[in-house]
Amino acid sequence: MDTTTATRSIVDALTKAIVEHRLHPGSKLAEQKLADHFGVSRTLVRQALFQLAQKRLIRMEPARGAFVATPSGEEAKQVFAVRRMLEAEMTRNFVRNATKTQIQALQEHVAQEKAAVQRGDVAGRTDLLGDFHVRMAELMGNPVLGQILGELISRCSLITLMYQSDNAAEHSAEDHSAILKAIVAKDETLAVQLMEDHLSHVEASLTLDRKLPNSDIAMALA
Amino acid sequence: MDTTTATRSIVDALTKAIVEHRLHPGSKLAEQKLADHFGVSRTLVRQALFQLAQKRLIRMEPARGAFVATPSGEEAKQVFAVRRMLEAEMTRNFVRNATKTQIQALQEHVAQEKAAVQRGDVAGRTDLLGDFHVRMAELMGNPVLGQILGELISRCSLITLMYQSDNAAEHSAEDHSAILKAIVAKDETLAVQLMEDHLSHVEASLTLDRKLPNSDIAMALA
DNA sequence: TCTGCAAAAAGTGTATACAGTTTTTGGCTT
DNA sequence: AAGCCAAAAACTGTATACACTTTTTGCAGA
Repeated sequence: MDTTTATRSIVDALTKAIVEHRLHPGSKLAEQKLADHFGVSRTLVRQALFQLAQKRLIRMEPARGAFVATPSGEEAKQVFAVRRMLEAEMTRNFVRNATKTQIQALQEHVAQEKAAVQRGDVAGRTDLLGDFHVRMAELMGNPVLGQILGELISRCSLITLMYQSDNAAEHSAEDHSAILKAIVAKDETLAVQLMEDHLSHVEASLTLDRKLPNSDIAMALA
Repeated sequence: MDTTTATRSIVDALTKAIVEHRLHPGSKLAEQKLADHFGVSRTLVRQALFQLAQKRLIRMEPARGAFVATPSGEEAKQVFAVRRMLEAEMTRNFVRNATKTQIQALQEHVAQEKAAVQRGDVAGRTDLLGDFHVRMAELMGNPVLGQILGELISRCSLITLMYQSDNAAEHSAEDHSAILKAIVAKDETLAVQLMEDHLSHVEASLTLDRKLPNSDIAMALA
């Protein structure tokens, strides 16, 4: 196993744990514990932590260690703003250029989403709902966009956990379905509008102006 | 000096060297040499290299080391596509919300650009031309956008070096000036259009379809 | 019982050591 | 002289060691 793969698998495992909410915002990520868990030295764990810090999923405090990130409401709004910029245009281009096969791929994806929602599979649902957007980016043949969007969506996963007020996110699958319908109908303006509304809707379902518990307190609860 | 700062300064120094074209695409970045140069151990250099790899300014090949990135024409087009998505919307928001002070800040920036162009300061000019876009993002109070855009612009710097066919980039300062004029006039549509044209113009001035020298050869030349 | 402080434990930050791989070197053959 | 192979050198990948910082523990005094 080459070095990139070893570090990569740690990054992936931690990303998954954070995005799936098995590691809560503010949790301490002690290097030696992670090293023991993954059966490697701290060296590789540190490499992984630095990468996660760059992706803003964790933050590192000098001499104090790594903690699962606790994005502020301010930051959350900015992330959503950037997503709207990117995804509105992405949707427009998708309507213009998507092939039948690509649309079909998205349709199957939405079907999976609905199935996950129906059987109450929260983890799977969250995963799929985010993937819808990444998938679209990838289908457009723009991996650069796909990667940026993927990172923004990971951050949204954390944000959603922290600021979620109701389970309005359950409607996302329906939103996706509506967007797709507009895409099939080649209604560019509507599809873009629905995508923007969808993102605004998700953002609005969060209480981003709630004052966060003091970081010291958050740490104490970890 | 805390650890983040040490690694950070190495990242910054290397980024600057790459963006300013003092390190050419394909160049080998040997860890020990860098370590000696910066007066630290390979540990810190490696951390820095991993961060640069994540920013796509270098690529790391297993067991072979780090090399200054050689982005493909495909990738270059994708980077420009994402920039257009982000910067069009950014410009629109800027026209709507910018304060007088912010506009003035941009005007001063453009003045600096013109000065750099006039005195033939190529390095400074390149720097400033990229900074114009980052500055705008920052002025909008969206650091998330600013960071993403900053990274895309760094990549563009590499791309420009690799695919530059003529020195059309010299007109960028004029483009910026025109955009700013539209902003001052609060002409939203025109400003957005000019920004899109500007980016398309820069992209068009590159010969992205040129077949790159084989990577093995590129390596041999390094 | 609660507070404060010092010693101990745990943890991070950097350097170094070492195993395994790749690249270079230098001579040998054709 | 050109090509090829083996030994040497250089380099990467991972683990470990150690200094220094932060956190915890445990005890003494009020």
